[in-house]
Amino acid sequence: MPQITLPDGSKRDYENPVSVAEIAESIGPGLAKAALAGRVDGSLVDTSFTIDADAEVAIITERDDDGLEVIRHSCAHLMAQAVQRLFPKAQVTVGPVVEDGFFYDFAFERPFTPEDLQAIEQTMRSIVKENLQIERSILSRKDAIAMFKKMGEDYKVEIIEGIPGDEDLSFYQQDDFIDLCRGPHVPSTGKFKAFKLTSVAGAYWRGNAENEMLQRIHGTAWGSKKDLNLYLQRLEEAEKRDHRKLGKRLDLFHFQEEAPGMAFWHPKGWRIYQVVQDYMRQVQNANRYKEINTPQLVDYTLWEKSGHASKFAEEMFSVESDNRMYAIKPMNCPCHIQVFNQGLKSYRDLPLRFAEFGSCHRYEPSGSMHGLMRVRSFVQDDGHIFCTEDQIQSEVADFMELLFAVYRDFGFDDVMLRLSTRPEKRVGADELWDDAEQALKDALNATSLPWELVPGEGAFYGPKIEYSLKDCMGRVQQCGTIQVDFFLPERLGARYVAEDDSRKTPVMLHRAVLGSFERFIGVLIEHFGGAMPTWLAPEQAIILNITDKQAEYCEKLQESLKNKGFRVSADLRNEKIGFKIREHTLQKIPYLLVVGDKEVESGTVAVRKRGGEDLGTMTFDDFCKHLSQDVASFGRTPRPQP
RNA sequence: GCUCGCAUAGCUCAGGCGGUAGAGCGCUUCAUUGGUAAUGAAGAGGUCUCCGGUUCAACUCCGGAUGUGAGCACCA
Repeated sequence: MPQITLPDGSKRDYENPVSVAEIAESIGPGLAKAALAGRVDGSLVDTSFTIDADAEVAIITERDDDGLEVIRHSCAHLMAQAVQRLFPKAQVTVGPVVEDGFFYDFAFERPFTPEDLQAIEQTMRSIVKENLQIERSILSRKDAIAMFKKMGEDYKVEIIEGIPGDEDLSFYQQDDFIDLCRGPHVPSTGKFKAFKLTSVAGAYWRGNAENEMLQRIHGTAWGSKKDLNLYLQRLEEAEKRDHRKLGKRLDLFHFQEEAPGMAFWHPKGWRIYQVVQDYMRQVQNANRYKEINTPQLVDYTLWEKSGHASKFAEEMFSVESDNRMYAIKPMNCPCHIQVFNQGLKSYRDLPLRFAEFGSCHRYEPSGSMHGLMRVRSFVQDDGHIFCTEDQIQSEVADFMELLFAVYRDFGFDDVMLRLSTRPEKRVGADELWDDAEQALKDALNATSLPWELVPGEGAFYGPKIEYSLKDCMGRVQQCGTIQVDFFLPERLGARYVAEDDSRKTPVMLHRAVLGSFERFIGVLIEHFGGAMPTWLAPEQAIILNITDKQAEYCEKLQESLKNKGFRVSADLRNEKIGFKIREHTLQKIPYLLVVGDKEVESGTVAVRKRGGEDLGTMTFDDFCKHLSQDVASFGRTPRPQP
């Protein structure tokens, strides 16, 4: 006689054990139809799940986040079924839910083509029409292995053999298609309303590049056609903000074959770069960093000493000259230690904070490059703090404060924190790792912000915290980092004189706020959709004359604004004002200053913002004040219209 | 690096069962001096990424290289 408590607190009594579907039915036929799964005492189950004791039950529909997960997971099965109908020789492997959709990996004798994708989608639709029941069953490991062996599903056999323990396994079957799965799943294939296959690409079996390559088909699935369309619109919006497209359209930078993965910065892009760099320089100075600069080419033996050559030889560019091998520096830290090593350092010198806008080159794998986001030539806002073990925690805390302030100035309020701990391949004793990891954990806990632990993802010389920004599209962009390093200073002979006159090795903290300027500017372009806040905009205002008559006045205004330190240009071409407005609006210049006879006469400008907002006519001085205030607010104001 | 696509004018893209190409925008010139998202006309502009092969003939078909896109792997 189970008593069921529903989410609204109401209770229902049933005579006999009752399934989730029956509960939904007893509440109403609409809900029964919409029911995709249930939540019984907090855990997700199929609608066929039978409840024989008192329980809290919620009916999951497409409107729940969990419902969407179930739809996507089931949709992966639906796709796998369609693939096997069309291509019986295709083997199924794994098909999980991912953000906004799902994928399924297949092993097949030939690659799937875009036409295949269409056919698969078509078949999926007809399976939906067939409205097949999806049924859960339990099999012993032995029987399951035997079944998949008989079906020729070698990967499934491998998966099951890899599952520890001896417990029974659950399976889901729709018609002749059966898959190993924890579930839950929707009750029948008629429940899918909106899905679309989006891409096919290679993916290694079990994510290991040593293994064979499977074919991964990605799809997206939603509770309604409307949601699907919203998602597709979101994709379009992201495409419009793509920094590679905007970089071209706004004339910021370009790439070409002769220098793969290395940006050619155009005047306007370089303007942004310079502003960002000047800003960081000022922040670093204010935070007691000492800026230095170190060589691009450094003898290969230094990289052998530092340990980088043995791990990253393939990813380093090198140059031979005069019978000597040099590496083009892939990072700055060994060079910073060389600067530290000049002259005898005392504990009184610590913490010693070096900063460098260090130009680095790395031979990134060709397939990993992506516009400005992943390049072979980049500049980091790099810094290394030499300190004692006692100073680690306060240095990390100070750094985090600096980092959050910088991110706020750039308009990012949502920062995600991750702690990566010791990897398998590493140097140094475990006790040192214990201390380093603990120091970072303490610093993280001191922030009261949530953070995520990523075991095994640390650098080979120490654990690290990574700081990721959430951009306006909700995408996560890793930028900042701080890494504790007990080993490199030791390897490269860094020493200081301690209070007791002994020689000690300093701890080194590697840290960057923006990461690489290239990447960070890519992130900024996409975050703002090219409409940079005024302090970052390559051109902050442009003066437009109505006719030739005002040209001289416009030039005077331009000169005057330039003298005040603003980035201003004038468009005095013989074009109609509407044409000029359109052109510079599309170039996303924050302020358009229109000057006709009226303005010349009264010493004013008519101000229009790039979003179309008309600020009206104001005196030149008032406009200067307005512009100054806008610049001084950095990116902390509401985000400008793209 | 791996799998599968893609590469045509400065840009965005059409195109052709193999007979050396076209649009819009931009650019140049001329006319127009016009008040808040495109004034009109004329003109110039291409080794169809590169290297091989097949063919009487290749931008088109085949092979390779390079770059690039999606995904995977990698990311000090």
